[in-house]
Amino acid sequence: MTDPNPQAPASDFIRDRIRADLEAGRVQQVVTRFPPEPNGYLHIGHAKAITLSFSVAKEFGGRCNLRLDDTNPAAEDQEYVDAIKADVRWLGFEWDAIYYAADYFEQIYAWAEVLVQKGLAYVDDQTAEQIAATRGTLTQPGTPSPCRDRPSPANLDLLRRMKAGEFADGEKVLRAKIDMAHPNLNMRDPVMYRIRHLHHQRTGDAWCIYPMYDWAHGQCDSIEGITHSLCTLEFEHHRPLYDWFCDNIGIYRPQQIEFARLNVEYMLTSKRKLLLLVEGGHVDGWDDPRLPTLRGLRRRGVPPQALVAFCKHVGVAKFNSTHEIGLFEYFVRDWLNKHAARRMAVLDPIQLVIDNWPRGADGQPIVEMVEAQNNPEDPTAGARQVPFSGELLIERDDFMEAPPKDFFRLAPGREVRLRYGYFVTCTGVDKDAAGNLVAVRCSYDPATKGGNAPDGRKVKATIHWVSKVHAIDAEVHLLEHLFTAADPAGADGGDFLKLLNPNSRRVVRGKLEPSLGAATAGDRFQFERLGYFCRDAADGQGAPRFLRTVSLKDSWQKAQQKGGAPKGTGPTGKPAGKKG
RNA sequence: UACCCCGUGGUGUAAUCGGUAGCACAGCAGGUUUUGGUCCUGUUGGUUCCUGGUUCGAGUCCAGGCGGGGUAACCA
Repeated sequence: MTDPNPQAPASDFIRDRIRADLEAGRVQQVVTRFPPEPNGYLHIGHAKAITLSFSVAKEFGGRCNLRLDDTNPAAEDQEYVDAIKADVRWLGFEWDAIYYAADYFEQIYAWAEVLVQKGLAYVDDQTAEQIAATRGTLTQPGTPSPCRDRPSPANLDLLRRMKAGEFADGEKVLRAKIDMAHPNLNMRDPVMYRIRHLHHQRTGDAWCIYPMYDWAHGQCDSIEGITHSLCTLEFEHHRPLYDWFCDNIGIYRPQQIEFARLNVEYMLTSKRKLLLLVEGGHVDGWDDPRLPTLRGLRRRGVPPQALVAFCKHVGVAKFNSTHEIGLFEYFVRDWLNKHAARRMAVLDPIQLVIDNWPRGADGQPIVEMVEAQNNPEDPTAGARQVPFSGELLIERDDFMEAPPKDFFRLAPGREVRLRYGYFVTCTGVDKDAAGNLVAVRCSYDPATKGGNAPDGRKVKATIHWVSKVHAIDAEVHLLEHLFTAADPAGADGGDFLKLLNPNSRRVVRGKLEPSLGAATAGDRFQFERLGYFCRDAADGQGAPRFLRTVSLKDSWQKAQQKGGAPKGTGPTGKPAGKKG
């Protein structure tokens, strides 16, 4: 929906192939699946895989399953199963069926006996170390196990005893008998079953032998009638094995098609590295808003629609590419611009006093309500009332005592518009003994209520504000990239922990317009002229917390930086441009 | 130094049966604007990795190079 070219039918090598299969009658109905292992949380890379498999099925009138690939109880947990389901749904996808690899354990085992009986699998007594040592290397063939020619009946007996729990962990494995000299190492008698006396979150203690990925995945796909088994490039070398198992068991063989995984600048999408960040305490947890986990992105306020639009836009190919972070941000802003309600917030306040503003009998400035549109992009979003008075807070950045010629915000003698309020002209400044700016003094034009001058005169700038006495406090997190390098995994010898951005989260005390006090967790807003912010579920010290999802484009700051202005960012500033 | 995959403007990604390169983002320049946002318009970038070959014609086919990525868990 936010894809700039939604009409254009998606075209890529996978869809081309599916189309061809359909036209040739090789496939009646497309069936795909998303098969995560429940041993961690989903991240933006998974979002691409999910979007692909679910979209492809939908486009061709097919089905898509969610399958939990739970063949290794040592690493998996029910908590992850629940999280995965929630995250897929958050993205907006619904599976036609949900399956678990563990539910196929009985069938998979039966097929193992078939292979043993056909003389295509054998029980190996060697240790893991011995098996690794005899596998050979990338350039040298492996050497056969002494058990390789064990007769089929003996193998069958041993396999049954393995299953019955007669052996200890690691004592024996079942191996496929293929080719120890095969150039593809995966074909050098791969392990099919290993012994693990472990409790499985789904099958309990029913099993003590668990199938390896290769000895399960293809059969799971086959059982479910998957037509196109889409996976990432690193599984390319596994395809011959995938095919070999299906063919030698004699079952339907789905076609595995590999595509390049998603890479985005400044983001890490490796379970292992993400785990290091979380367990090392470098981030607050799996839902830290600076993480590219789906939970982190959600907490940060990234709309799932934007994420999906991004995933669709990047397309699918076999080329290992890295997308600019700017493209991701474009889709986030694009959706938020149309859907997020506008509010005013001042993150680095300086006082603005209107000297000619009327005062009441008590001597205090009177309060007037002004009407503000909730979203100029969406007339149906309505309007709200915002309290305006003679003592306001404005952004420190919006005033300069000695402005350069291209600065057209507030400055001595200058007139600007206070958004939805009045035109004000700066008449002077107040400073403390040390010479620090304390307040900007202005006079206002009563005829410009709402922000329009009856005489038609123009101002060059509109600035946002909040009423000093009405503003509510907030803890605002200005989030930037977690890393200082676009490719944290590849730069600096791969030690990405050295590349953590010390400014990835700057916490400031902001002043918000009163209506924001009613915001609840997950609510997204555009703080006018600043960026998009999301109300966090957790709160700061007694004040609501808002996280910056992404800043607004800022051509003023960009021009400043280009003009050789001091680098870095001010308290309300946006992230500095890309390094090198 | 084995095997597999890949190589189109800054970044990605398109281009029906081979007919002379499109789109998005980014960049630049204008316009509009009660957000220096949005929106609109225009525009700069590509010897389609190289070299040969087939062909009237190749980004698309062939051969050979070069470059990049992947692969040696009883992980997935």
